[in-house]
Amino acid sequence: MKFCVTTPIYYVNGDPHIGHAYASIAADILARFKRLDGWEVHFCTGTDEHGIKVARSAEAAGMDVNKFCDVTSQKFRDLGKAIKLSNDDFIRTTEERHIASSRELWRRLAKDVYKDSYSGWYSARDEEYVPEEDLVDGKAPSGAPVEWMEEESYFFRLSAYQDRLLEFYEKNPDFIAPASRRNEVVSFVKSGLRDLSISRSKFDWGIPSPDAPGHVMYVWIDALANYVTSLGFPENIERVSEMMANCIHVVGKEILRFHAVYWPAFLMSAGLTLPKRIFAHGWWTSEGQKMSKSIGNVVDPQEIVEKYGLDPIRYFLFREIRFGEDGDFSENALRRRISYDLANDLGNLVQRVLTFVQKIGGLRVNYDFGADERPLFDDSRNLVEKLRVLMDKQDLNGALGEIWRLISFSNRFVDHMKPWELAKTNESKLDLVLTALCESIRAIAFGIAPFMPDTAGKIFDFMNVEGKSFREINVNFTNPTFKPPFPLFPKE
RNA sequence: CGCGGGGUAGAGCAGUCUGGUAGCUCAUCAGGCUCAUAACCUGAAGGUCGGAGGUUCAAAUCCUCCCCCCGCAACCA
Repeated sequence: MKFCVTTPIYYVNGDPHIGHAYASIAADILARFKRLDGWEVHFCTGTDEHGIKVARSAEAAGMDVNKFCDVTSQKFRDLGKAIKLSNDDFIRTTEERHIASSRELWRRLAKDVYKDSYSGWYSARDEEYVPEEDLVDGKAPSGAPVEWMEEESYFFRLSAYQDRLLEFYEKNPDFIAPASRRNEVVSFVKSGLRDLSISRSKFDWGIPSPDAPGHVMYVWIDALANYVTSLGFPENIERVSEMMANCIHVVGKEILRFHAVYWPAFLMSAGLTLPKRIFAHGWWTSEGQKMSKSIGNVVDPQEIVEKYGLDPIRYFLFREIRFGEDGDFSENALRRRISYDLANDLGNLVQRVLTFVQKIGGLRVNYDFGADERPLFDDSRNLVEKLRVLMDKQDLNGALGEIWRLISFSNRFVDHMKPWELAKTNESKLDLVLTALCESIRAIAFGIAPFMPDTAGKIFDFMNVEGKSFREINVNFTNPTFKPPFPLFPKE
């Protein structure tokens, strides 16, 4: 039972923002869920460091390019710490292992690679080709003059993979998610694929293409290869195959095409196993507007985590919208979620039940459930199975909805059973009710653990539960000693 | 006529295939209850279902036309 999940490797050209944190946390949640469910997991993230833009940024900053990459890559590593990523690997495309892996991948593409020339409108000032339709009055969008250029380039025979790709999408309808994105990709491929220029000779900040002096690899070959590098390519092919077969690439919608079209074609050509799914997530606006530096509404993940705490942010990002769609990040909405969902529903449930257990001197376990307690107990024990189905579809929003159904049911159960009255009138009934509630709280803690590891940890600690595996849910409590709880999401 | 998705209560969405009193979650208001960071129960307010026409006893749902929004449209990480 092997499972692999990846984030995009982040381009070191800019600083981390909430979008990076979002993709990373999504992958982290999937990874943590699978680990709790007993799978061997490989969760990888990292930074993409080659390409003309990085070289130029380094120059603009007056820094050596290697040094520049060290500094910016570290920012993403720091972000990972701040949002408690449980990644097993952090890859940098400038690492030796990756350079070797990319070059080997290139060699394996050989039968589909040929040398030709690439031509187009080139802006010397911007150092890039400008697509014909982007020209403004015969100039680059930046206003720079363009000239018709031709340069030698290696090409990948992408056109040869059109039918194979379409057949693959047909046979694997869930390869691209969400479904709306799949349609975009399929219609893109159907419209006809052109061969892909995969080398550059105008700059040298890249991985040298094997057997092609003066050429470095097109950054996307280099970047995509990170996924197999991290799994041990080319030395450990067996592991690469096993992991890729059950691998989810979490990507932003803006880079879906590279992952859903080019990457499978490269893998087919190289004779490697294709990933199980490409999941394209949506984008966040901020307070109803597109995030932009000039408006000043770019959400800095570390700042917002410091202000509201990590778990509330991790919760909000996946509760507020369906994973795969766009959403709006607003502090009002965030505060509402914290107050209503976290403090009032979850926090209060744990508090009212565990405080009560303390008050009567500890839980006296009784599992002889009757018709009153049975439904709650069954829902608690069945929660993980329901979550499994949803998590396999990366329906993170649905999973949280399912957990909150159990929270809400538990709160209703307390209100109906009135344990404070049972304490005076019917102690054995009270024991049944509290046992059922402790069962549900434990199940809820496991359910939220992938999303809010710290909060789950606190509940596990209150209840002296290890919290390492979903299997613990199926073990009956045996007159446990609990610790006095404290509010999980205190209000001012 | 490039391809695709969508316009339903303050917000987010379901319902459209297989016509029949317009629904869910959250938010709002009133009353009840109170073990708790409170929750729960009961009731209420709020929509000409993008627009116009048509079919039908009956249309959010079928047909026609129109308006608006949003993706994708290749070497951009």
